Parts: sequence; C-alpha cells; structure tokens
Amino acid sequence: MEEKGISQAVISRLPRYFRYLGELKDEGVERISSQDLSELMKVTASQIRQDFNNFGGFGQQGYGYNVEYLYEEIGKILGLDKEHHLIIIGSGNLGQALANYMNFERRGFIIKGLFDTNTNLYNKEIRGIKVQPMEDIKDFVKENDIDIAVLTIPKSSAVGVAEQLVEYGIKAIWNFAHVDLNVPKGVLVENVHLSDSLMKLSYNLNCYELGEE
Amino acid sequence: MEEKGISQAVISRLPRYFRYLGELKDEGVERISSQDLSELMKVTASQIRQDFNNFGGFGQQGYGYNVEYLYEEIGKILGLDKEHHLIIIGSGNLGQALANYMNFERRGFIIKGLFDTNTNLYNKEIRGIKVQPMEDIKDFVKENDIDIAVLTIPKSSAVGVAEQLVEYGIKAIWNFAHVDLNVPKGVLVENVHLSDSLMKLSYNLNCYELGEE
DNA sequence: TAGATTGTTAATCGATTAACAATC
DNA sequence: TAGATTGTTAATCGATTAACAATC
Repeated sequence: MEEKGISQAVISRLPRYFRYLGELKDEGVERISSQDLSELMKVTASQIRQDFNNFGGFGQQGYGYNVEYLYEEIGKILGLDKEHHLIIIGSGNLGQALANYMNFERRGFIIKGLFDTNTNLYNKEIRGIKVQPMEDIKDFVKENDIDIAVLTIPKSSAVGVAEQLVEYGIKAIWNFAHVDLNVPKGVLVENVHLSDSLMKLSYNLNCYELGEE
Repeated sequence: MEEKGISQAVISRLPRYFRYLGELKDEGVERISSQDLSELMKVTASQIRQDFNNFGGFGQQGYGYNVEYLYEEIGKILGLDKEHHLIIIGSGNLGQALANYMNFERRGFIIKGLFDTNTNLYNKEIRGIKVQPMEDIKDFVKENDIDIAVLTIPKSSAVGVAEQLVEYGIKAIWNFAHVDLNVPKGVLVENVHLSDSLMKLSYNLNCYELGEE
C-alpha cells in the first residue's frame, strides 16, 4: 500500500468509492468491473482504474475488482480501521447535531468530549457525554488521547481556540467556523464552510436562471 | 458582467474572496492590489487577477481594486443581492442548527418553512417558524415562492423526497443526506457530505502519521 | 512623465481520458 | 485458448502560473 504524493483530487473521491462499494457489498454483489462501476457512479472507468492504482493493484485482469476486498482496502486507506477520538468544541445546535450523528461512531470516530463557554450547557448530557467548560480541554486532551478537535464555535473565537488546541497537541481540526485557521505545518485542518457551499448553490441558481449553463 | 462557462474551480473560490473583502471593508481598507491580497489569502496574484477577469474588469491599472466595489460585485455574482427562500426538510438536530444560523439570513437566504415526518416536532417553533408535516410541502412551495430546499433527512428517504421536490418545482437542493440524488437536468444539487469530509481528514491524519506529506 | 498594477496572452503544470499491452 | 478487464503508458484537456504590454 504505497501512498506517495497522492493528489487531494484523488483523496476527495475515495469516500464516494467507499460509499458505493459499501452499498454494493450490502446488496451482495461480489465483483465489479471498472466499466460497470463507472456507469453506476457516472465517472470514467479510466479514472476509477487510475485512482485505485495509486494505492497498488486491487483488481485482477479479466475479472475486475472484488467488492468486499476493495471496500476493506479503501476503508484502510481512509484510516477507518482505526479508532479516532474526537472532542467537539462548541456545543450549540451544530455541535449537538454532530454529536448525535451515530454514523460517525460506526466508522470509528468516537466522540469523547463536548465543550462550551456557555455555563447553561454545563452538565447537559448528549448521548451520555456531559458538556464541560472550555478550561477543561487541556487536561481532557492529555488524558483521553484525542486525535481530532471539531470546531463548532463562532468565527470570532475560532482562531484563538485553534491556537490553544495546537498547544495542547491536537493534530487535526475539523473546522466549521467560517474563518481560515492559521496553524503550524504538521497540523491538519479540514474546513466545512457551509455558507461557501450555499453561495455556490446560489451562484449556479442565478446563472442558470439567466439561461446559461 | 459576462458569465460564460466559468469553471467550478473559480466559483468555489468566490465565497472566500467575498469573505476576505468583507473583512477588509470592515477594517476600512479602501483599495488593495492583487499582490497584497495574494499575500493575505495565500494564493497567487495571477490567480486572483485571472479569477476576477472572468467577470470583467473590476480593477484599475496602477491602482488595484476598490475593496467595497469588488465586494459588492462579487456579492452580485454570487446572487447575494437577491432574496432566496428556503425550506428545511428534516427538522432534527442538523435542520434546527441550520435554521438557527442567523448569518444565512443576513446574506438573503430566508428560511420560510420547516418540515419533518416526526409528529412530536409538529408545531415546535424554531425562530418563529413552526415545524410542519411533510404532506404540506407541496402547497407550501407553491404558495411561498421557494427557491431552495435543504435536505437534512436520512439517506433512506432522501432520494424519494428529492424526486417529489423536483415535481413540486424546486430548482435547487442543498443536500446533507449521504447519498447522490438523481435529479433531472436543470435542477441543481449542492452536496454537503460531512462524513466524506471527515474521512478526508482521517486519511490525511493517517498518512501524515506514517511520515508522508 | 514615471511608477504601479491591471488585463491578457503565453508557458507550464497537473489531472483526466484514451489506448493498448499484459495477464488472469 | 479466447475473452475480459486490469495496470500503465501516452495523449489530451483544463487549470494554474509566469510574463509583459497596456494603461491608469
């Protein structure tokens, strides 16, 4: 499983492959050719083969790909065979929504702690986890082997909190705050900028209405 | 403002430009060169000029770009000068989180209705809007000039509901369900696949730990 | 006018697609 | 063996970057 300089374009497509293969597996499909998968997913067979070959040969000439094997391998590439420990910082609506989303846990993303500045939320339980004050993050991270911090706080405090998290040794931030975090090399940030996504939709809606493609 | 065949790569960058320009405007900055903006945003000045020139000449040689003017123009390109009427389908945690997010409204995205299958939620009010049963969507869309439907329901029902929405005349779907919707040409879908995003983070975390870039 | 900086063309780079030899 | 389909190289396409003439 050589993984050298894989482009983010390829990485971005892996979860979608994983999803389709999971569905095929559940349907009891044993094998699939790049051609058939390409028709299902509406991408080129060439791209599928190129993508998979970044990670070594998963297929077999004349046969295609074994669905279950490929599903497992992509899961491993995505790190879904490992447990990840998350804390959610900002336990408002969005933080709670994420905490309640069971499917993350199914994939090994375990939510260990919830934090907020709002004293009214303290000790509120979400799926058995009590909301704690922000001051407790430092010790909690140390004691609970936390991989990933989820930032669901307003943009005004996000940059500062992110800096602190880096100090505490957090290596990955899933950032829902609408601001670019400035973290040192070696710390990962994955942004989910919801309003950017909505604006894109608005743009396309707009230019479509003007009769353009 | 000619907008012919602008690539999605460019569109995806517009909201970020808009955000930075808004901040500059709030700080009272009057003008900025592509060079200065490039240092701020960590992209090339070339890309900035190319991007803006897709929509016509917003700058002035020897001067740069007027921040407020550019901000306004990009806003218009993104359709933020128009009002958009949204309904949220699925009033669970995520739907409520989105309904409560004030900033969308500030940009002209007005949430008009909330829907759910769960009878326990009926008449629950979120920011003054009562949750209604799914059966009421059809008439509501007709009577309230709805542009965009936000899908925050489980994947199992998302495909079916999307089909109905298309029948009711919805032209844009902001899809949070973890499934690809199959809609006819002319209907827009913007996907927010949260678990895909989390998996990407997991991949990068994983390959970083293995000592790779 | 001289300096600055855009708008735009040309060069480069990377990603996607096509083609086909290798091989199951 | 013949047919199917991958793995992989080569060709194409598109996006990014560099360069510079136009012009404020």
